[in-house]
Amino acid sequence: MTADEDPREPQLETLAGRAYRSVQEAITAGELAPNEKITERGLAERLSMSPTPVREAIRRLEQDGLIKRTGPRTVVVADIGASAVEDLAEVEIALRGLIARFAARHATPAQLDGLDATLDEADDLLIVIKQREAEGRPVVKHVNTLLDTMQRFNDAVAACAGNAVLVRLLEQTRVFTRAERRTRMLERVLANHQYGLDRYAGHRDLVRALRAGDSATAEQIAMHDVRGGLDDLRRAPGPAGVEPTTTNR
Amino acid sequence: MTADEDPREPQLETLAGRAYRSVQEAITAGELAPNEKITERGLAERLSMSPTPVREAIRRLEQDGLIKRTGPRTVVVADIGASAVEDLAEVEIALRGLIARFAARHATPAQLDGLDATLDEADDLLIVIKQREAEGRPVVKHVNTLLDTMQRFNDAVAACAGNAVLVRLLEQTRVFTRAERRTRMLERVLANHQYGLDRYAGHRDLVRALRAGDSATAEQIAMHDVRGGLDDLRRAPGPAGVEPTTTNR
DNA sequence: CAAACTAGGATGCTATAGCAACATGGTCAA
DNA sequence: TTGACCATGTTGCTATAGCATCCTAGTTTG
Repeated sequence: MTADEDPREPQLETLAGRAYRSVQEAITAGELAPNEKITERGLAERLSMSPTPVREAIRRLEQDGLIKRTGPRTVVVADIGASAVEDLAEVEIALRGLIARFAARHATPAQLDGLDATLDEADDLLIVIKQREAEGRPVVKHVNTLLDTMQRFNDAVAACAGNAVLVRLLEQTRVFTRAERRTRMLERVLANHQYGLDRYAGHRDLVRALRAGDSATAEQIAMHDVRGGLDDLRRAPGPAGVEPTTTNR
Repeated sequence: MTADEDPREPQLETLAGRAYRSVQEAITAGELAPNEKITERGLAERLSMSPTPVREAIRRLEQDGLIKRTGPRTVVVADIGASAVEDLAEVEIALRGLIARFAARHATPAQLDGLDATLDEADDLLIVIKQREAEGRPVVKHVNTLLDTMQRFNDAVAACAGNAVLVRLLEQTRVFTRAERRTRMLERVLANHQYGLDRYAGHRDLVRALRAGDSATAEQIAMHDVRGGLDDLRRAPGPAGVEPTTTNR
């Protein structure tokens, strides 16, 4: 539901943007069940705003694929089947490979230095986490920060690609898996944060390949990297036991 | 005002959809120059409708990347540089390869039969074109129909992938190059329609791979196919440096 | 008892009005 | 002459109202 009070910023963001983010979060968080009917006025009431910005948010989400139209007058939450999520993982792998390939060609030295700096931050965080864990203190918050740093790294790599469309495509793909992945990755890393170290090593190699302009190697590393992470997630005991994908044919 | 001057279709399509398509076409056709300022009310006047549906169209185009915001109150046509188009071609190649890979796994026999049927149509069209050309009669219209058929084939392959997100990604990629490609491909095929025959052969191989469920081969064929087409377009003798379409700014 | 029809409520779509913030051109001061 | 400041028109954003259409439930008929 995302606390709807934001007194710090009176109007820095449009209501439509807030509605878009709220509904998107509600869907990915499962608060709005798949196939649940959605109405402009209902959401407007729920978000305490007029139907106009809600309508805009609905159309954007529809373009994202999170909302589907079953009839001329009926809009429901899209049902992203488990098989689709499985497929999306493969799409994301390929997109990240593409991004790495482009980044190897277009990255500037400053950007590459930034990547290394981000990895240094991650390195420090890992040390802190290990220390705290050795002392038996909670590490959840730091692991979350680490995940944020990893995300920043990935975003920075995407920025290196210098192709806005490519970034947008990746973003649209991630919309479907973001929430679920986040929680499951958190569990995974908490259970065995050696995982984080492995990822980290791959990232260092990636930056090295980018710096050398070796697009083929960069692509391979990125794809292997993401694939490994997604495989881990797939094998992880999901909170909601999803049945194996049953595709047609 | 706006007396219903369109009695043929009272409300078969929403005004917002029409605005979206119109503005998109205007941008890709070059009628709206890059960095040209856009206003809701201006477009509304031009399209003879209220600003509300225009606003929706603008937001969708913004999400597509065809329209960019330079300030909180300023919206301009995005400037898609030539290098970006070059990059987009590579993105499209990869996406089509992905689609073929997915299609090899998910295509149903009925869908595959449909693909063959579409290729049969293309085959007939090619025969007609050769006949007409041998007789010295114009073939532009038939070549256009052939291109439509090819597009239908590609759309059908995308449908076989059974992944709506993937289709959407490809669609969004093609938005930037659709108009230009269409005209240049038409010139190319007209200059040497043996090109069409080559493509045709590749498509048959692709369907064969799909039917065999050979995802790796399907991906290779699709990528090679698209890459070849795009390379041809790149080498096309179009007026170097200037857009082939008349810049009626 | 079931299927089809119909009336009323509900819903999305469009138009219009108003508001707050921004862009622009002109004016004034240094 | 040039720079900043300011007033006014412009523009995007939101709210509200109305309409055509669709969905749903109740009724009727075979």
